[in-house]
Amino acid sequence: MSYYNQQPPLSSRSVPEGCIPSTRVPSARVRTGYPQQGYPPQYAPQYAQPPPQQHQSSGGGGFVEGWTLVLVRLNLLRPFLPSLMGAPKQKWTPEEEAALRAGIVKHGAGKWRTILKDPEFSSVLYLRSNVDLKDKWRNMSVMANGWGSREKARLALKRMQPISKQDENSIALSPVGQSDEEIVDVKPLAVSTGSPQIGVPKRSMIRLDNLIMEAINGLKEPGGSNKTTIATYIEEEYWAPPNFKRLLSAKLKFLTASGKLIKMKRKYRIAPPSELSGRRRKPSMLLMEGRQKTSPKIDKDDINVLTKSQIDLELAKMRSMTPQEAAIAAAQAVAEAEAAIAEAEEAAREAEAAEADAEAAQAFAEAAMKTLKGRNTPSMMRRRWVLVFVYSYSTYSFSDMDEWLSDNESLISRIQQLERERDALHKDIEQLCMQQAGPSYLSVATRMHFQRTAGLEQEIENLKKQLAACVIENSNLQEELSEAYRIKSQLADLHAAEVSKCTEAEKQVKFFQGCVAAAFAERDHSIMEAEKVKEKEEVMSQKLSNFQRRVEELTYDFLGEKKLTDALQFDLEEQNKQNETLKKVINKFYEIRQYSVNDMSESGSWEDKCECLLRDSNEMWDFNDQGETSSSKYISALEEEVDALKKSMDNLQNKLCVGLEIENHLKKRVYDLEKKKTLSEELIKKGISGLHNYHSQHKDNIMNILDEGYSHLTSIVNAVEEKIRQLNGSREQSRKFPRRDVTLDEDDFRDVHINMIAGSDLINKGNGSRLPKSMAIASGDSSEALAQALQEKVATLLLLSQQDERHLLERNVTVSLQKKVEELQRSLLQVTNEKVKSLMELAQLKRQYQLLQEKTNHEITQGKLLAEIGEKRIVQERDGRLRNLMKKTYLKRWMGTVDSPGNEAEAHLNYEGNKSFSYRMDIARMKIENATLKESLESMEHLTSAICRLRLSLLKVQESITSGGTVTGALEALDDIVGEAKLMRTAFGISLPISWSAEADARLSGESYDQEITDVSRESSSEKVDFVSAVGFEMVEILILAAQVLKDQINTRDSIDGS
DNA sequence: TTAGGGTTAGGG
DNA sequence: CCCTAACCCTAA
Repeated sequence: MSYYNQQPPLSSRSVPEGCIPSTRVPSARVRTGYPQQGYPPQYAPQYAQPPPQQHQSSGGGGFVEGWTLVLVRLNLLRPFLPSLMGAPKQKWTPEEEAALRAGIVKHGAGKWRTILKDPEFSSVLYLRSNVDLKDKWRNMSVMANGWGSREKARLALKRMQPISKQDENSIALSPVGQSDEEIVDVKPLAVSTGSPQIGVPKRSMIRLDNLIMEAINGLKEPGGSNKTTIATYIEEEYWAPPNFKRLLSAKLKFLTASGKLIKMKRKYRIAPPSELSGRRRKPSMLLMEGRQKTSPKIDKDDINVLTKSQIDLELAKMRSMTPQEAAIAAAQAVAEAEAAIAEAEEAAREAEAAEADAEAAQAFAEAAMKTLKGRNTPSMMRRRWVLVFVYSYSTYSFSDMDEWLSDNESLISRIQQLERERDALHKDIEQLCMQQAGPSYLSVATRMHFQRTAGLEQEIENLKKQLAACVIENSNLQEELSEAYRIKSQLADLHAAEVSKCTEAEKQVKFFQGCVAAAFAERDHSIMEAEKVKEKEEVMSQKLSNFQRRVEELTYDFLGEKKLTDALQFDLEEQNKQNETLKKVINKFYEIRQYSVNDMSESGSWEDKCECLLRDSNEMWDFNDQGETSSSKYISALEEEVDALKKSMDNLQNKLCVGLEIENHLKKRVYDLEKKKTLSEELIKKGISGLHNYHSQHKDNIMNILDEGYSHLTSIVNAVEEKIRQLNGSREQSRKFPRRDVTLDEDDFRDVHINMIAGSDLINKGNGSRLPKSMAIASGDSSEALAQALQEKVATLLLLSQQDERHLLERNVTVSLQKKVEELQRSLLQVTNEKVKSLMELAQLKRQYQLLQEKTNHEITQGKLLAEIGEKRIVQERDGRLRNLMKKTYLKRWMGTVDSPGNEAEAHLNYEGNKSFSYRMDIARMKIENATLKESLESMEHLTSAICRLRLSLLKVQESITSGGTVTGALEALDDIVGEAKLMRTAFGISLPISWSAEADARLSGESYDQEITDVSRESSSEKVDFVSAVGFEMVEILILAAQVLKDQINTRDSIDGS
């Protein structure tokens, strides 16, 4: 507030009230074409120095250009600017710059990508790349540090120029311009040291400097600290304004330029103080020493250097100086003044910067005002944000304004000082000129002096103008400040309200937090309870399941009990029924008893009746005879049946024995057949080997014969050739034909030979047909020896062929024999299989018979026990049924031949057992056996009849002999006997040697084997013939012999009688 | 992706 | 012609 109060006197020439700061913005925009960008108008006059090159262009086309750029910015003109090389320059709008600043404040310089991606700024900076941001910031920082590139360029240029100039002009006059070489060198140092500390309490600057130093010292980074790090450090330590970065960068630039800091690769570090002070003091010290002895006060930094006494002192010195020295000193003083003016410029620039900040603050204040005006709108959040932002910014602007005010004050004081100095200088120079200089020099000096004073006056005027503008601005700013204060108070109210609301909200939040905590606790509690309930539920469910199981078991038991009770009830009913029947029976018995006893007295009670019946003796209950006889009859019938069954069993056993015998016989036959097979195989092998030998022998013979024939033929040919040679002279022409014939014969022979080797039946025929021809042809001319040899050869060939044929036949025989052996083996296998089957059947029959026996026994016992009359009838009925069944079956015929009991047993078995197919087959086989037995019996009968006839004939012979009948009759009888005996013998030979079973087997196996069997039997007759049959056979033969002997005797007797 | 240097359109 | 500011290129 103090600054606010101080300002009004200075702003006496202020602009009218209506000209609010915002109105100046368009003016700037008009001037530069880029709103809020250009330098303030006060800046331009300051640069009245040689190459001002300031933006003084008329603002005529600025609007058009701005509009086109806006259109370009809006991407509307892009389609119409395709032919531009590279990207057309898109000027940065103030909005973009503001966004960039805000982004840098938010994220820091260098985080261009993050700034660009930040949704807060991307809406504004969507046309820019991160590189664009970087470049823009670079430009902005270059601009903001006060020492623009232009300044640098100018300095560089000036540095280059003066050196050459100095070389040219040794005289250090150069009075025209203020661009003295030495001045240039000295000025920054003097200014930097002197001006800020001459009576100008630049608190903020000092503070910022101190802060920067403190930051660099605190960071202690080797090689210096980065700007961003310094900024972050200061921001962390202290409160930083939004455009703090900008200020900091400007300050850093300034410090580096002044030499307090050294910039190394974008890093700042504190310059060594010795060098700084040395560099700073050296020129002045040297100067002073060069001129005078001592002037220690000049070295003072903190106090005003140029006080009145000092000036006087200097003037005194000057008086003692030579004109050249005086001139130099004057020039130096002028330079100092220049430096002071430059410092004033610097201060003015600072003030401008402050003004720019103030403008920005004003803009924000406007925005805040707008928002405050529209605060009735219910957007609390926006209001709050604006509030916070404006609050911070306004505070900063106030502090900045403070700085600005101090600058302004110093500026005024400096101007006054400069004016005084100028006056003093003026007087001094005049005096000097008057005293010491000649007229020529005086004129020059005065001219120079006047020029200098004029320049100084001009500068002072400029400064005054600037001051006036500053004052005007100051007034404006004060107004703004008052506005801002008002806003601030309003904002403070709002803030207080917000704070209160916040506190309320916090309270509410705390309350809610408490509520939430309670709710959480309740929830946990409920969860615990729920878990407990769940556990209980589980337990209950388990119990429930147990109960259910129990209930099921109980129901099951109940059902069982119910069934039992039902059964018991049923039994009870039955018992009751039985009881009733028993009662009835007892009643009946009692009645019968009473009847039999003839005791008509009736004892009434039931127990009495029972007692009576029990007391009765056994004799009382003997049944009459009729009943006894019937039962005995039944028993006897059963016994008879048992006997019959026994008989059938015996029969079956006999059959079994027979079957066993048959089996043995078959085994023997199998053995014999195997033996015969081995024998025949051996025989066949022997025959084959013999045939092989024979064949080889014959082959050798044939080969020998062929060799002989060949040699013979060669000899004959030789002889023929010799004969031909002998007859060569006489019969040449006629000799050709036989020769041809001979060759032909040879060919034929070769053919024949080849054919013989081929070995076939056709050879014989071919030979037979061809040989005579060749013989006939050959015999025409050649010798007879040839023919003979040929004939011999043919004969041998024939023999050979015959032998071959025989060999082949033998082979065929062996093959047939092998086949027969195989067939025999097959038959044997079949026979053994059938035997096994028959044995199995026998076993089955045995078992069934046993079963039958048991059943019969059971029946008998049953019959005995029950002793019922109806039983017999039932058995009879069963027998009848059995017979019917047997009649139905095809076994009837077979049954007829077999004995009746066995048949019955068989039928019974058949009835009892299942009517299986195998059983039927067995029965069929039995039938066949029976048929064979029948046949054997018939043959036996035939034999017996033959024996009877033989006996009759024998008796006849005996009668004829004893009776002394005719010899012829006896002979006839003997002939009969012999015939009969022969018949017998044949019969024996046919029938007896082969047993009936073997015959049956042979017939079963098939007719094809009959021949072999007969052969086998014929071969092995001595071994195979039955004992009885062999005896019979021998007896018959003896009989025949006897009969023949008798015949011979009779014949001899007749012949003797006859002779 | 950024920092730094260089280039160039555009304006004075 | 010079300067500024935007743009471009390249190394790290």
